[in-house]
Amino acid sequence: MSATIREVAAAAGVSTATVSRALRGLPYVDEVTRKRVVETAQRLDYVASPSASRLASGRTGTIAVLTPYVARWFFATVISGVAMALTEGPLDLLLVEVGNPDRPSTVPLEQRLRSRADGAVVVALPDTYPEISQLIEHDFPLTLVGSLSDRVSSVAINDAETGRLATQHLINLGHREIGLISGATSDESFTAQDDRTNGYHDALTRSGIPAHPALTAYGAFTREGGERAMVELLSREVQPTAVFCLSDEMAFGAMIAMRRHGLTPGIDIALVGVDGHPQSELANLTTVAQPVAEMGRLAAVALQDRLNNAEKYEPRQTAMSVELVVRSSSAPPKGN
Amino acid sequence: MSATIREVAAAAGVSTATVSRALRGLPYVDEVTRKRVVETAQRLDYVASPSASRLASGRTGTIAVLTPYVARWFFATVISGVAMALTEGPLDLLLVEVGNPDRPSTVPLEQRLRSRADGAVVVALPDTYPEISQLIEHDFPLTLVGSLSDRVSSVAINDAETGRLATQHLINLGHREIGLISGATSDESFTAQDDRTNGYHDALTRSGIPAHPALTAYGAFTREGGERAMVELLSREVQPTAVFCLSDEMAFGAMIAMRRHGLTPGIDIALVGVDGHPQSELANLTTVAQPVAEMGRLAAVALQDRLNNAEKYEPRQTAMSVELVVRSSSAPPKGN
DNA sequence: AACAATCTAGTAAGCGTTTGCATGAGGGAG
DNA sequence: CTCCCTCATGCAAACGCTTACTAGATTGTT
Repeated sequence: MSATIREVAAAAGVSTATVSRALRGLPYVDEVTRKRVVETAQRLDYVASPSASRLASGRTGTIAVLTPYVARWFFATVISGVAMALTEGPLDLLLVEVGNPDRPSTVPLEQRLRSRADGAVVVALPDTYPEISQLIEHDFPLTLVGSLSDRVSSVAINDAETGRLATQHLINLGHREIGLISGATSDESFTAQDDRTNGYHDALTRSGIPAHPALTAYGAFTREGGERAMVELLSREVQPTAVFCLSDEMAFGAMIAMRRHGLTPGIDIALVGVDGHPQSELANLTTVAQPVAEMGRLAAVALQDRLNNAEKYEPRQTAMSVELVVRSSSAPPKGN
Repeated sequence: MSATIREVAAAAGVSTATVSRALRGLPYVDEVTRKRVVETAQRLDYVASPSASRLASGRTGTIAVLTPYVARWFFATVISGVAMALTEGPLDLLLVEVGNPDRPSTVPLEQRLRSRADGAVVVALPDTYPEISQLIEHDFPLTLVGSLSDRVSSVAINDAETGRLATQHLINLGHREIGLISGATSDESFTAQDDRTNGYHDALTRSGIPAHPALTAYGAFTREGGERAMVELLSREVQPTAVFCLSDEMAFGAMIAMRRHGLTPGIDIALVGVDGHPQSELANLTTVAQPVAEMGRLAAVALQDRLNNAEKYEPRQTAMSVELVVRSSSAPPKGN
């Protein structure tokens, strides 16, 4: 099919070594020679075989994105951010599903990555997640997005602050019975959950509002989960006048549940979510928005940085700032 | 780092050739020997180097997903379907953005793929799209999802039928002034658009309803596009009592525009979308749902099929059936 | 003018597999 | 007992690059 480096070398009247150097822009190649080589390569439609150069150089020219899901908004958006950062370079993007409870993988992650990628961007998994932790110990270049780490570079929002912000907003509106809709009871594979919850409690405490356990309900971090959790909440003795949902998608589910019960968000119960999901506008959902795509992009940039600097590299935490977007799903409690 | 095949061979007391055969399950290896080799490999934590085997075998063990966008729901969902099909095998998934008007790529697609992937699943691009067409001509194994083709295998819904179905639904409700919200005026890189539009016209014709050009508005195939188009529509002389939006996301945009004008979907103007977007439930949007993830999965399976059968392979078109999901965004016109 | 430093380019040894070919060992058929 | 065929394995040549290392040619220094 494609021409080989030897043919280019022959056609250009140089050695393969020179072709290799010329085409990769390495020094010690006369500009005249380089030009001739480049032209010859172009004429022969030559492109270096990735497999061959990978084998010879030991570098794969690939970065992996490790993510539990690919279709959910947050994850898909991070991935697109990473893709954005890579379009400018020559790096390939390998997509790997990791940590999806519904689809456990048989092959150890490290094997799936070894000699397949030079590094990886990890989405929403903490550095304590077993397979991730293992990679870090083996010094596999990693960057996290969605959770912070002091072992590798990471970019995320301040989740505790986010929880505080959302809750404080509800408190400011005059709410006292503020519920919480969270993911699984305690999911170690997604720390944002605990942090946001802490922020919630923190805000309550600061305002001297006792946290009522009956105001917290757990579901999955999905629309369905939020729906179930809200149904649960509505069946309890104590009723919240406002609910903080740990993600917009869960808030959407909560909205569906409310509607089924004849309740209106912002009138019967105030709702706040987290994410800045594109649909939050149509749903009139108040949300704490985070710059998701940008976070993915930054993580990819940080990873490339790490790959280029090799030695003198320091893990860096990047905290993105969030923005409370107020919409009609959050309003003062009925009485007021 | 990892052990090499030579070390395994030495440790197991066989040649590298035997190790290679044994580990890949090839015939002509004694079961006893195979077992010994497998155990040795496991003990040494050996995994064949992808670069090396790719170079030697000429196969990359990778399939690419060619998509204009990665974060938009439809695309992300197709990708996850492909990923689903691949988790069972040893294939890698290479993500490549192609045909995104906002991010033109400098490197010719063929070069980006050559010796990088054994085949590709193309999302929502027709076989007439220049770069895709070129790949087909070069016999690069391809499978399309979202548009049909007789040159390569493809899986898609019947878009004309979809347009007809949606429009007929509105007609059945008693509407006569049925508007259309479409993407760009004529986007050759997304045939579904034209087909759905044809279905729309077809349904009108069959019912003897004259198609009024002033009832059609163009935007992008996005929420913002739908919003703009609806604003446009509302500013026209002739007003529709119902509007068929070529995608759910555009319908969401239309809803936002309507709300801003104090109009309610299903009451002032009926709305129907296409996709079965997860948010359509919350938005109460009537939609023609398509099994997107499944389509991605099938396309991946078809591609693997093609890769395994090499020779005797016939392009196959798979038409998925759609389902009209009626919600409150579509109701009879006011008068009735 | 002699010598060191810097460029430029070539030689060839890998990189770690896969695979065509050769070889030898069994085993059933004649 | 041969002869052939099948099975099991080894040998060694690719696969198409990258990259020490080497060496000659320039250029600069003193």
